[in-house]
Amino acid sequence: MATPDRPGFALPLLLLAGFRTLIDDLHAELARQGHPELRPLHGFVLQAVGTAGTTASDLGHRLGVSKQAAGKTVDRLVALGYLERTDDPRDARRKLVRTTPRGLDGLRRSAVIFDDLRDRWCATLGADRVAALEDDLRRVTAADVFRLDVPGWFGT
Amino acid sequence: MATPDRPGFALPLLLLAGFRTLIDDLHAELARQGHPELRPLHGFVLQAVGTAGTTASDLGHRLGVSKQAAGKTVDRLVALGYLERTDDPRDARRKLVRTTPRGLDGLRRSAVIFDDLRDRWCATLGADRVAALEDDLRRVTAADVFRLDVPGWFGT
DNA sequence: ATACGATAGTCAATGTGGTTGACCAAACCG
DNA sequence: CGGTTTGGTCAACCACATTGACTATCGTAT
Repeated sequence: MATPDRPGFALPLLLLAGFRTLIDDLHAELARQGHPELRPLHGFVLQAVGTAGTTASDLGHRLGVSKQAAGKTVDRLVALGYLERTDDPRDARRKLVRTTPRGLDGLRRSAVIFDDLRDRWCATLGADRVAALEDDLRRVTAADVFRLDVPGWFGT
Repeated sequence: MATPDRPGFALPLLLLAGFRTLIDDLHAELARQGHPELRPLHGFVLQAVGTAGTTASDLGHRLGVSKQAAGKTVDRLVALGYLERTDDPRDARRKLVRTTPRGLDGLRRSAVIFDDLRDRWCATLGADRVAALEDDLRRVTAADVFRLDVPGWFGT
């Protein structure tokens, strides 16, 4: 039986209420620092490629999407100058995907910006809210998210 | 100055590593119970509409997207029988969006499925991991997510 | 009363990110 | 050698989002 394109592994996320605005701020600052083309997903992709390089299929596995989707995203990042493709001398089927110097620059700037914004974000979060995280995790329902009048649904 | 379509409010999410697989399981079960068309986003939308009803513009504000995007999503859910549109007798510009009985059925089934899966998911999470959430929140970096070799980026 | 500005909804064009299915070439293995 | 995986790509399609332009309606201040 042929191996399916998609693994039983989902992209690891750690998003809290309000986290998305933090990420929006990060990309606004990133655009100011010379990376206006870098979109949210691209961070995951550059990170998943890493400095060691990888292939489109493996990238798909790491990100939990099909190899075709990974290939198209690599196409875009190659066009933007963040990734590059080279042939694998040991396997003519494979094409190695590597981060370019521009890609590394984007990663490093993101790191600095993220650290700064995260600190400010945590400061505004409130210690009691953070302490309540464990309970939230076990009891999250729609009422915790939207506080509306239909009980129990968590949207997804 | 005209009010822009998009507010400074982002869709509230509470997603942890692995949470997406939980949501996938929820929709698989939902499909088995007669709602195969219901997609992840639709849960948020039905929840945001609630039993009181709303309008496309307000829905966009609640979900943090443009009124056009909200309108198109409502179109799809109307076509699927989960929402319905009626005229507002007090304002000829507005069209009230309300949840249909089928929509409510989907919400209620989702609630039951979610509660069951959440319990099972929490059981497999490990108490120590849950207890470490507060620290994770303050120290999350790329290394916590991908554990690769480029420091500090959190993908988004 | 009217004229203006804000609001509600829609249409069109476009971009991004994802899917399936089909296909080919290279590699692996009995 | 021959059959089966595997890696990559192409094509068609779908879901969800954007911006810009446009119409109709409402509210309000002159």
